[in-house]
Amino acid sequence: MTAPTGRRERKKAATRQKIADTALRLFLERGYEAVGIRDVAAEADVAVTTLFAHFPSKEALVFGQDQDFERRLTQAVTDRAPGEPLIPALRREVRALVGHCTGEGAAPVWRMIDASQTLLDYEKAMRLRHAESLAAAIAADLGLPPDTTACRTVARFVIDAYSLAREAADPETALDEIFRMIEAAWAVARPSGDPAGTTAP
Amino acid sequence: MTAPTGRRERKKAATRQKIADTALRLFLERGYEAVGIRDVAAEADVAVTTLFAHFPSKEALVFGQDQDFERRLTQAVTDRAPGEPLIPALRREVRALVGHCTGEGAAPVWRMIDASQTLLDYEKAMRLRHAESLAAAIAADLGLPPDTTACRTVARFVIDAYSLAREAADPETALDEIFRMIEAAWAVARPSGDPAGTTAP
DNA sequence: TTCCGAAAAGCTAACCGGTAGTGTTACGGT
DNA sequence: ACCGTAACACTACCGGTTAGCTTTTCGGAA
Repeated sequence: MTAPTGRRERKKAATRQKIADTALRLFLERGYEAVGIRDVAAEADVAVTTLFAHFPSKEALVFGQDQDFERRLTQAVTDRAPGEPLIPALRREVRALVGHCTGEGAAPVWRMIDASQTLLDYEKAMRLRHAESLAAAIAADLGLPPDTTACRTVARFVIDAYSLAREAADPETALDEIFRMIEAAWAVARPSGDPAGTTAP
Repeated sequence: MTAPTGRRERKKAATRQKIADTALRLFLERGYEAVGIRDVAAEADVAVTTLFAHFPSKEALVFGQDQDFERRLTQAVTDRAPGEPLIPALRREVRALVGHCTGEGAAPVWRMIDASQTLLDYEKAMRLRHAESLAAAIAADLGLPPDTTACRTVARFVIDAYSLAREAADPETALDEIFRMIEAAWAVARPSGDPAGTTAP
């Protein structure tokens, strides 16, 4: 059990990948709601229980590969250049994340997601969970208790920015406007001191 | 079909009320997850299909009576005293709504809700839908197109304020802080002109 | 008053996402 | 060579939700 580096892990990863790929293909072909779990399992040639051993829910088949989001946001806080102000760093990362969705070959997937209320709700709930991590990261970065109101608030606002920009007709402009608002909100929220510049370039 | 004013309507309302009351009682007695739809239907002496004719989902049995929320927020915008600035009006209403949850005899219900991830997720999704109505009301009040970014953004922020304050240890203080942030955000967001004062008393 | 149409409520039977319980296989480490 | 365990499979089941169809109940026109 010390270093399980071998065929077993590869097989497991392969099964997981096959399930995810099959699911996404079927969902795109026939629509998310029109495809049942049993369809996916059969097409991927695994048992239903196996599918649920890899993914906790049907929705996770779509969003499962997306642990990045949370990590990238928290890293945007923790790994930013020393002395760089917080909000612009987040702004840059959110811009990248939004661009990653709206552009590229991801369009059909997002069209599918936008067509399913179930998936949209799941995504929003997920993002709210991400907001809690982000709030914790921000609080830690400032040496504050993790449930500080200002940090939790600004984290929510940042998640809102992502969500709203993704829906906007012109994501870039929307993002600019929303982050101007967040910047102002953060400026008056700062609990104590001014450790890292309030103004944006 | 011209003026259906009679016993039929009363009976329907009574059935709905009986279902809601029964459901809430059972949920409080045994816990939300521990009570099945079939239990509620049997105890209310109606068929399962009848139950679903009145409520679109199990969660709606808990939140169904809560159309107020949306209405009160939008009315806080539309019915405010002429010349009264927007944000303080919303602040007052949100404060009242939060107080309505944290205080009063509503405590057991909210303890039940907080104990169920399903209900919490449902509530958040519902609030996000409310944010859209609020955004529309704000935009209309300012004579702007309903999908204006600034309006949608501030509406989200207001919903966040409600949500965060409800979770906070000290809701009053949290609300003060969050609304200071919203006030600042709104001040820099205003698209064109200044039809109704930026500053709060 | 009587009868008709429609709304409300009911019953049956299922669908679908998800889980429990119980093996069975195949791999990794000893 | 062998044992422990992780991955997978199979069956049966649960709980929320819906479809299809019948029965009851009321409102209003004839």
